[in-house]
Amino acid sequence: MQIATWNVNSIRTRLDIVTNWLQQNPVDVLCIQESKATDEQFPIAAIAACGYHAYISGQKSYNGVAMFGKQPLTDVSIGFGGVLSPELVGDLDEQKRVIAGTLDGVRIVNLYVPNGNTIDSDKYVYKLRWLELLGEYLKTIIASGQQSICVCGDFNIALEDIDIHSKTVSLDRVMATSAERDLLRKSVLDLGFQDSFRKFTTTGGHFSWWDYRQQGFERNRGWRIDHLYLTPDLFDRAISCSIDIEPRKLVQPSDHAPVIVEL
Amino acid sequence: MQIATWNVNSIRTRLDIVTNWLQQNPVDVLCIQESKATDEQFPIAAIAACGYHAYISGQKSYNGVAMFGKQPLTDVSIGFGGVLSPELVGDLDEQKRVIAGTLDGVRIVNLYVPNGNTIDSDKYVYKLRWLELLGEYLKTIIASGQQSICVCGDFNIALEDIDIHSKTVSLDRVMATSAERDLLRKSVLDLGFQDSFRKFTTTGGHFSWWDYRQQGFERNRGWRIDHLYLTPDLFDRAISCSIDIEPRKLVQPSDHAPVIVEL
DNA sequence: GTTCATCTGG
DNA sequence: CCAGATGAAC
Repeated sequence: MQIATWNVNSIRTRLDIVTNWLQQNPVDVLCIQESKATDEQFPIAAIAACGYHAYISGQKSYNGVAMFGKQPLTDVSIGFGGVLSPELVGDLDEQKRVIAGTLDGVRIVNLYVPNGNTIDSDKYVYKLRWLELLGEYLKTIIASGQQSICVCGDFNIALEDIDIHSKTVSLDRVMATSAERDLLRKSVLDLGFQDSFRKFTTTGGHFSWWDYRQQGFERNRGWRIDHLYLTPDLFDRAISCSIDIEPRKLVQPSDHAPVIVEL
Repeated sequence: MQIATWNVNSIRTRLDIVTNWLQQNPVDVLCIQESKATDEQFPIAAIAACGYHAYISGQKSYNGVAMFGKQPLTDVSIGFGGVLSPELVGDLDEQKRVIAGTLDGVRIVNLYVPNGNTIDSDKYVYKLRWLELLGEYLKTIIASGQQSICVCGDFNIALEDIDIHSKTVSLDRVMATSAERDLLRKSVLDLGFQDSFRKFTTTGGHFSWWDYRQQGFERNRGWRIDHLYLTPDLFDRAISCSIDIEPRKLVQPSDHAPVIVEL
C-alpha cells in the first residue's frame, strides 16, 4: 500500500499538476493539505475522473484538507471533533486541518499543522495548543483499539536539525523551536509513532518544502516538514519512504513536494 | 504605410498576444491604449525584441498609451501639454491618454478617450471636458502647419447607430449619447478628419470592442469605438481599413480588436 | 468577466 | 514569491 502526503497550496490552482502526478504515481491514498477551497469549490469531478474517491474538509481561502483513495475509505472522520468532545476541541476545529479515513485496516490521519507565523504571534500559541490537542486526539484513537495508524501531513516542524538546509538557521525560528519539536515528540513520537522517512534515510539534505522566495528551491534551501508517522507494526512493514521533488520543478508548482511511504 | 490601433487592456498581461500579432502583422506603427503599466513596468525589451521602437506614457494601474514603430518616430509628444499650455490643460493630463509621434511626415496621434462610466457620473463630465480640449489640441497641431495627420485610438464613442450591435441599445447610454457624438464631430470631424473605416465599409455589424460579460463576443454584441481619423490627403491615400477580430478569439484576449489602416 | 492594487497568509 | 479575497474600474 502506498500512502502519500502533499501540501498542494490550492487544489484548484494545482489541479493539473496533482492529477498528472496521480496518473504517474497511482498511490493508494493521497493526503493533501492547503486545498484552499470550500467543499462546493473542490474539483471532486476531476479527482474522480482520474480514478479516485475524494474525501474533503474545506474552508474559504485558507487551510483545507482532503484524502483521495483509489478504493473507498471507510470511517471518514473530520476534525478533532470526530474523535474528541466539543469541550476539549474548543476553537481548534474552526480551521479545517484534520481528516482521517481507513483503508485495509490502516487508519490514515491527515493533518495540516498550523504554520505559527512568528514565535511572538498569537498564531504560534495556537500552533502549540493545536499540537497539544493532537496528542489527545491520537491517544483516543489508540485507546479505541486501533492498531495500525499512519499520521501524515504538513507538520510545519523540522523535527531535527538535519531536516533544515542550514545549521545557521536560527533555532528560535518557527518550525525549528524546541517548544514545537518537544510537543511533536510528546504528541506523536512518544505514543509509539516513528518517522517513516528515517527508517530509510538517516542523512540530511532531504527536504519537502522550499520557500518560493529567494529561489529557495534552486538553491536547495529546504526544510523537511512533511512527515508520515507510523505505528510500530506499520513501521516494520514499510518498504520505502521518499520525497518526489519532480513536481516542485514544474512551472507554478506548490512550494511543497509529495512524500510517499510504501507499506 | 500601415498604422494600427489597439486597446490591449494591460500590455503585461497581453504581451505574448501583442508580440505574436506584431510578428504576423508587421505594421509600421502600432498605437496601444490601456497599457496599465508604469514606464518602469513597461516591457520595452520584449517590444524591442520583435523589432519595434517603443514610445510610452504610462501610469500605475489605469490608462497608459504607447506607440511602437518599426522605424524610429520623431517629435514624440506626450499629453495635451506637449502642444497646449498648462493653463488650458488643467487636470486633463493627469491620466495618461495622449501620445503622438511622426513617421514619414505623417503625424500620428494616439488617444485613449475617457470611458465616462455613466452619464450621471463625474467621469462623464470629465470625458466631455476631455473631448472639448482634444479639439483645441488638434486645432493647434493643424495651425502649426502639419498637414498629414492620423488621429487614432480608443474613442469610447460609437459615432453612428450602425456602430452598435443593436438598435435597442439605449442612446442615452455612455458611448452613444448625442453629447459625446456631437463633441467628437466638433473636435475631430469638423476639423476635416474623416473616419478611415467608412471609406471602405458603409454597412453595420463591424465592431472593435465586445464586453467580456454575457459572452458579448460570441453573440457579436459589439461596438465600433476604436477609430482612425485621417486628414483629407491621407484619407485619399488610404488603401484599406479593417478590424482584425482574430486576436479577440484567443484565450485571455483583450476586449478590443486591433484596427488597421493602410496608406 | 477581466485586470490591477491592497491585504492577509504562508 | 505565490494564492485568495476584496474593491474599483471598464
